[in-house]
Amino acid sequence: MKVATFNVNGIKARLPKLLQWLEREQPDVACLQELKALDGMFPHQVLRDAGYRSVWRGQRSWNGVAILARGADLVEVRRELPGDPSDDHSRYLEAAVGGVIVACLYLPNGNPQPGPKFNYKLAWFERIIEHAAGLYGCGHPVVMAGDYNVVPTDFDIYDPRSWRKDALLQPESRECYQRLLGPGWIDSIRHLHPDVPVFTFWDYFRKHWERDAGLRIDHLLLNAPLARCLTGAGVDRWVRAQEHASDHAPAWVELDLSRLPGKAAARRRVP
DNA sequence: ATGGCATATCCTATATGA
Repeated sequence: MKVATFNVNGIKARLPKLLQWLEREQPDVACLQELKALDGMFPHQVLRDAGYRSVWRGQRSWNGVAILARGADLVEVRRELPGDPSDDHSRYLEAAVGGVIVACLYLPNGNPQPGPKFNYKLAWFERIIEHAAGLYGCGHPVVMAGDYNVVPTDFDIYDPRSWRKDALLQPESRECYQRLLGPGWIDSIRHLHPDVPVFTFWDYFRKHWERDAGLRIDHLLLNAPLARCLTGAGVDRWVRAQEHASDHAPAWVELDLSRLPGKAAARRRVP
């Protein structure tokens, strides 16, 4: 099973490129962020014609997340992150696909910092830390994928100097990300590629793509059952190289689900 | 401190992103 995450920066503006990527890379599951569209504008029929079922939660102008599944049923588990009923941002979706729990998240950017937006980011982080701790040991294979808006270490950016005051590099943001990983979540791309720079985002400004001046902010985290299945991880950089591209490129993992605990183990857990 | 670019909407202007 190939699971990908892609911040599309506008589903309407990006639809042709999204379809092209789906056709070429054939991910089994795709988590999308920054739809920037109302629910009614989500192109679910076009995606269905391309072979993908969808669950989505849109919002006018900003945010918005979706999970696509190729040729498989998709069961929505939840469409909001617990912990703050007053939070009306569309930033979280959770669904079950082929026995795997897929969480799709769009963590707040947090700029400028300090300020209310950064406080919202940290508060959102506390909520996902709490929820992810429960997901980690829930007994099912879980992948938590999305735009985390955190550069985990200085190795995950081309040059941290001009970004020191940015919310994505703040010690508080990084400390939250480490606490999120705490229960044992595997940061797939860094786990398989510990020694090479990997980027998933390149600013539109100042020829960042042309200079490969990128950041690694889109992550796919795996709990223990899925960590044993991890056989590959990478970034579809060709998507970012195109005209009219999102500022993010899709990141993905390849999972060999035959390595999941067998039915004997499952039977033992069920009375 | 600002701006560079892209996308959105209350679109000849403004908010947001990272």
